[in-house]
Amino acid sequence: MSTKTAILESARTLIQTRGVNGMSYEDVSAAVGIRKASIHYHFASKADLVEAVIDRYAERFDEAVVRIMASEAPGAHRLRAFTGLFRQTLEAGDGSICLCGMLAAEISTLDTASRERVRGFFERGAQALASILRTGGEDGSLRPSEDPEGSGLMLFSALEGVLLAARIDGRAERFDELVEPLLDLMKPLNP
Amino acid sequence: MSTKTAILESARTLIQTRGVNGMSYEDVSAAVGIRKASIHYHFASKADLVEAVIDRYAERFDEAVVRIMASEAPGAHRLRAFTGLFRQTLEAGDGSICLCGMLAAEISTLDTASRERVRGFFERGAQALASILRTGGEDGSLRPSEDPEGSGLMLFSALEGVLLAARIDGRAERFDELVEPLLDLMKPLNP
DNA sequence: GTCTATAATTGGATAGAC
DNA sequence: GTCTATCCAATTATAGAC
Repeated sequence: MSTKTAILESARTLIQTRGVNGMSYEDVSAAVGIRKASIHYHFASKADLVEAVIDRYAERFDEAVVRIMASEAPGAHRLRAFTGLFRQTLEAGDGSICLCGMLAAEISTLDTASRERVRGFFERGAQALASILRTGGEDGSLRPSEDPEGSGLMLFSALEGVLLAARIDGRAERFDELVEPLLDLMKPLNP
Repeated sequence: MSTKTAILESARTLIQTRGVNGMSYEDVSAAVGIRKASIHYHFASKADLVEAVIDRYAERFDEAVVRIMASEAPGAHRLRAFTGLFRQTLEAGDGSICLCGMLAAEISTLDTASRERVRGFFERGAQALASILRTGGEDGSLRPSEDPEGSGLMLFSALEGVLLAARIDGRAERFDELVEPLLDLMKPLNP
């Protein structure tokens, strides 16, 4: 793994656990095993580093979403796969939450470029969920939604919140306990 | 308003908008109109200040919850009143989210005392919602819940997430658009 | 109770050697 | 590409005058 990649990975983990304002070049350099001045060679400013971290994270998340959307599975199955993406964050066991969930909390301290990326992350996630809700309503595996767009963003936000709450206790199983009542609500009315 | 109270209020707003790690004694002193050294007279350390801010916030929130619980209104009405508590946060218009939602994101950077307070805030909120779900199921105004405890914590977490997402766009109306699909799911199946 | 002054540390960032 | 050395600003915190 290149140094640049190692910096991105360490910075990502630090932001997901402590937040942007709880992460410093010192922390990153210690994790990577270089001096903090060396980070500036790869990323001129902290804002540049944060933007690159978001891009890398969002790219991988979006790829995982595309894989879910491309499957022929029923909506209910895709919905569970989608919630699995959030669960994975907790499975790292290092106290991570979703990168963009964390950045959404700190959004007023981000520059415009990063803000726009966080906004886009929520928007794309919500749209994917809206699409899942539509197919699930059609194939009968999910409760038909009057407003899939609205429900999609609601669900995405709810998952961010559930991840936040599940981490307080730290256990990944806690996430399951919280997601189950949410998924129950999405089940078809007359199964 | 005493200086001590002014410090608590300014610190609270700053944490709700920028996070603990995005808030400094300098910021607070500028908002209050005193020198930052003076803050130390009232709160020896930043951790002390944060703890006091949480206590003040939680006390008021819990009082509002008690008022909702004491009403004779049907469950559905109480549930909407409860979501209104979250909406109020956004209505300040200064980019605030729930104090403990913000602190839950930054939880790994808090000391044990503050962490425990945040955990308790979520727990009490979840229990209140569980109680609302139970009454709503009984009075027929809400969909009966198999697991009110689990659904209570799920709902509380979801509301924290919805608040986070609604702030990205900034408008309080955005919160309504996001909460509506959530409340729809809680409606009784055969109204 | 609030001030000035200052300590001690850490933050992000740059210059220049290797 | 990474290092040492350094800068400057900001951070939390303390001492002591008023």
